[in-house]
Amino acid sequence: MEYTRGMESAFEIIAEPNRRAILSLLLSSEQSVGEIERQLRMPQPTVSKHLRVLRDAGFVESTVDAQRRLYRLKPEPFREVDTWLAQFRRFWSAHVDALERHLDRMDPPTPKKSTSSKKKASRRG
Amino acid sequence: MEYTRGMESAFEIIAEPNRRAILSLLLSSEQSVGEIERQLRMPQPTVSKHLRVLRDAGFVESTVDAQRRLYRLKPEPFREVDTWLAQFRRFWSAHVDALERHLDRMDPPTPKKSTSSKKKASRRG
DNA sequence: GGTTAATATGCCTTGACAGGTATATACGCA
DNA sequence: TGCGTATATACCTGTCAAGGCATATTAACC
Repeated sequence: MEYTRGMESAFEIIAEPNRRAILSLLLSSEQSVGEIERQLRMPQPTVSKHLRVLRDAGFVESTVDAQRRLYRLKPEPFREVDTWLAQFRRFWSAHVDALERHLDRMDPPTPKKSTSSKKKASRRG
Repeated sequence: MEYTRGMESAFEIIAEPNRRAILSLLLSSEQSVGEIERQLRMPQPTVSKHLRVLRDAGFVESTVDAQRRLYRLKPEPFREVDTWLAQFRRFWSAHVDALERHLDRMDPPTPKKSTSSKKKASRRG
């Protein structure tokens, strides 16, 4: 066994693109190492190593199925990230509003003379 | 001038703890380099370098105030992170529910032989 | 123009991490 | 027991980023 790595923050874990890919893949359902390997076209040791990191960080857990190991997501670390992100949400939604007001002012109201009624709804869907 | 770094993903940017600290600090209001330096007790070049990375990644912008530069947050990259995280939100809130049901089942109904009535309400309430 | 304050940048060193390849371990089965 | 499959781990190596320190830049003010 190795010496235990120092509890890396969830942020460092998801900084790695391949790990994000693995996590997204596990979103559909639990997967074996081999399935991940094939779908993401990564060498098997690479997959195993990333899974190890993900497991140590609590992003995934595994169960044994014969020679296979099935990996599935665990929610906690995602919440940690989300919690941090939450502080900024207030800030950036304020900016969305400002942007929308700005766009509304810019908005070409279908080339007619009518400055037309306040378009309010249905920006971006 | 240096050669431009290759557009690192927002995830790599926020992987660095000092950068997260700077971002959180800027949440209250815009700050000069010196103010950040003092509040976070970092050497000035360290602060400047992190701010450079943050600016290149679009997390902050700056304006000039005499010899000072005032840095403030920009929302876009946060949304990028949030968008990625969103896929998992459905998943982890499902788990909150599952956990709660689980705990309800586990709940020691005050040690009696009775398998006793299903306690339902007031978990974490 | 010289001096001081505020900030940016360059250079260097160091450590961490990801990938590659080989190998070990564990399981199932004949 | 021996073999094939599935997965984990060890070792090596290249790369890259962060920090320390010195220095360049820019502005204000005398």
